[in-house]
Amino acid sequence: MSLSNSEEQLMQILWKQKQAFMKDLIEAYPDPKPAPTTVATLLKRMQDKQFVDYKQQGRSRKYFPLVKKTDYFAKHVNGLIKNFFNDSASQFASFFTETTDLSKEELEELKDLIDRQIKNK
Amino acid sequence: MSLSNSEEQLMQILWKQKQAFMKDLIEAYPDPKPAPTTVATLLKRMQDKQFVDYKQQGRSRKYFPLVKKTDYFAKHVNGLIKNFFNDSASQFASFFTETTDLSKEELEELKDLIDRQIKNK
DNA sequence: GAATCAATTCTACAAATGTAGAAGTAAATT
DNA sequence: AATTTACTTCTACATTTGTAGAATTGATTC
Repeated sequence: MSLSNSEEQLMQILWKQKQAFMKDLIEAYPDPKPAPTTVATLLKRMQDKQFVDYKQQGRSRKYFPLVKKTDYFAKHVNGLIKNFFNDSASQFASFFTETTDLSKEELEELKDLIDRQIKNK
Repeated sequence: MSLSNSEEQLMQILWKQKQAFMKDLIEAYPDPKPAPTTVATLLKRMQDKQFVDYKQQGRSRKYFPLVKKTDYFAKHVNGLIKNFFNDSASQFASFFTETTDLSKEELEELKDLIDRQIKNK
């Protein structure tokens, strides 16, 4: 089960805050902010999908993510790779470097990073 | 307007075939294949969204993509980058190389590719 | 030319998603 | 204690998505 768009948006906020009460979440929305009930519905659905949980903190709930942003993200990227590049990550990688336009510096940085990875193998 | 999941699946088939009649599309589906009417509905919705068009070819229609797979894909990736990495492609890149596991060969290949890109700047 | 085939259009309907009102509860404030 | 605040639950409803039957049409085969 994966997150819908508006759930994902909320998840972004939660990831950023690490943990938050309703109020904090709503505040973090850009205007026009959704109704509290809307956020509540989303949170409940996200609980059902096992993406968030909460701890009762006094009278209200402190919500927190159950999945790490990077894990969630990795799954996404892998999905994309599977879909668009017949499961070839390297094909994806080359596509990526060609398409997104990185500056020379960024490319150098990336190269170093890859170098380090190579040495790690 | 973007494609829904099942629309995207169909789009994948169409991209692969470059152009196709209903029959070809349905054949390309893994079992259980959808009803022709299902595919027809999807195709019409995709037309509305301007992702496909067709040429009347004799009695039936030859469908073809209006958007290139790479363009579509680039938009996706950029969306992801925006969402997950505050718009920093390089941050994404380093995340990517760390997370997806490329073989040593693939990494070497990628490095060369980046090298060529650097020389191009 | 009757029956079949391939494709299309129209219509429909269940499930998922986006959004929020109404009503309830518990704590904080006046 | 009455009111307000913060939050939650229940319910609801419009829109989008996934899926496909019924009916129609034009071409094809028997």
